[in-house]
Amino acid sequence: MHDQRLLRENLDMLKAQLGARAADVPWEGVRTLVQERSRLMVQVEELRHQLKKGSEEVGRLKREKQPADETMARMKAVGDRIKEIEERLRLADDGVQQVALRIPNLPHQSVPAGPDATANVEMRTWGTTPALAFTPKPHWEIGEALGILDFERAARIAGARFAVLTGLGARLERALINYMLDLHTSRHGYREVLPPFMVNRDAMTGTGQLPKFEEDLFKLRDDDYFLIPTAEVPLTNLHREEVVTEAQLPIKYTAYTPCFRREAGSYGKDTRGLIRQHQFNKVELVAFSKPEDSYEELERLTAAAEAVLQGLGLPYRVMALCSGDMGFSAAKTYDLEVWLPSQNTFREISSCSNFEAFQARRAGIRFRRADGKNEFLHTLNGSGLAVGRTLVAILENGQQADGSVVIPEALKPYMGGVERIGKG
RNA sequence: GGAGGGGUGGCUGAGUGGCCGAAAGCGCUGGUCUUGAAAACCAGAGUCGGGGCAACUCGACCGUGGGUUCGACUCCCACCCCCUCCGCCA
Repeated sequence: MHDQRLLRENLDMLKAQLGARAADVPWEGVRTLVQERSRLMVQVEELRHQLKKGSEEVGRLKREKQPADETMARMKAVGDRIKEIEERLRLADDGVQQVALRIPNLPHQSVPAGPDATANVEMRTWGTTPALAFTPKPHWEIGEALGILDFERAARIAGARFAVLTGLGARLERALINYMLDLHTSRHGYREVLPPFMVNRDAMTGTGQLPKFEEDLFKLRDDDYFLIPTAEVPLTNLHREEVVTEAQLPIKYTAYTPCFRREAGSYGKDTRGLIRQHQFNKVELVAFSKPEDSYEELERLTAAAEAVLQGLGLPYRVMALCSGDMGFSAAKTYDLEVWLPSQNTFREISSCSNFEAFQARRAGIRFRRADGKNEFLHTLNGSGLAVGRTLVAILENGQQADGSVVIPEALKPYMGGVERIGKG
C-alpha cells in the first residue's frame, strides 16, 4: 500500500510510473474519493470541536446549577450532523481503502522496464550444465522408475497436482529441508521459526495476498482462515503492528513450511511432475531492514539463497525481473533459475524481493530511530529454496545412464551416508 | 463446546457519566549534586491524522465494531484475544 499522502498529492506521478502494471486501477474514481474524504474529514473535525466545547459548557452550567437546555438542544443538532457526515466519510474511506489496497508497488529505479519475462535481465550464471552422454529423462520418469515418486496414488488420495514421496525420495526431501535450515541459521545469521500454516485475513492483507488474490488461496470453509501460500506471510506478519528498535535491525528469519496454492489459471502448465503443485515444501528467508540498508540486504539475501544451489552443485542463473514480470508487492526482484536438463532450460527455484515499505505500511511494522522518530521499515523475502523444485533439479542433474541418481556430497550426512539412489 | 474472570500509556496498576490523554509506582530522557556512579531532588516525554514557514493549533485513540447520551475509559449490544475450571483431544 502506498502512503495516503502520495495518493492525495502525487496521484498522476503514481499512475504514470505504474503504467500497465496498474491498468485495472480506476484512477479518476480514486482522485474523487480521496478529495471527498479530505473534505469530509475537515468538516467532521470542525463539528467535533464545536461539540466538545458545547458539552464542556453543559458540564460547567450543570455544576453551577444553571439551565443548560438551550446548549444541549444545539449540541444535539451538531451531534446529528456529525453522524450524517461520518457516515459519508466512512463510505469514502472504505472506497479509498478498497482501491488503495489493490494498487501495486512502484518498481525501484534499478528495475529494467519491460512488459513480460522476455525483458528480464540475466545478472550472472554459476556452474556448468552437465554434458550427458544420453537423452536426459524428466524427473517424474526418473522418480517413478526408482520407486520414490508416486503421482498415481497421490491423485487417488487428493487429486491432480499432488505428489507422494516414499523411501529415499521422502528422505531426500527431508534432507534438503534440514540442509537449507542448517545453512541459513549457522552461516547466514537467520533465526529459525516454525509458524502456523494457516493465518487470518489480516495477515494475508498485510503481505499483499489479499484482497486482490483471494482466488489463488485455499480458504477454510467454516473459519476465516487461509492456508499459507508461502512462509512469507506468517514470518513477515510476526511483527505486525509493532515498533521495533533501530538496534534490533536487521531482523532475519528462516522457516520451513509447506505452501498451499490453488494455481487457478495455470491449467495446462507443468501438468506433469513436481514443478507446479497445490502443496509443496519451501524454506523461506525473511528480513526486516532499515530503509537505507534494504538494497544491500537484498543482495545478501539473494546470496544466501544462491549458497544453497552452490552447496548442492546445481547450475543456475540470476535474473533481474523487469517491471512487467514482478509481483504485486515487490519493488525489486531477483529470480534464481536452476538448470533442468530434461527441459534444456533454466526454471525458477527462488524469488528474492525487496518490498521496501509497501508491506510494512499495510502491516503497520515500524522501527524507532535513535532520535525517537518512528518510521516504516523495509521488508524482504526470498525462497531459500523451493524444496520440491530442488529435488527435481537433483534428480535431473544427478541422473546416470543406468537410471540411478547421484546425491550431492553436501547431503550425504543428511541421507545417512547414501551417495546414490538406485532401483530397489 | 460450557461456566467464571480479565483486556487502560514501555511495564505494574487506579479510574463506575463531565474538571481524564488519563492517578500512582517502576522504567526512560535531560538537569542539579558527585572525582565518577548510586541515592536524592527538579524537569520532560505517547501514537496517528489535519492545518501552519514556524511558535503552535485542531481532531482521533483506554481490545475491536456498533448503540445510548449534550457529553462515554465509565452504561448497553456484538465480536476478538488472554487467564482459571469443566468437557473433548494429539
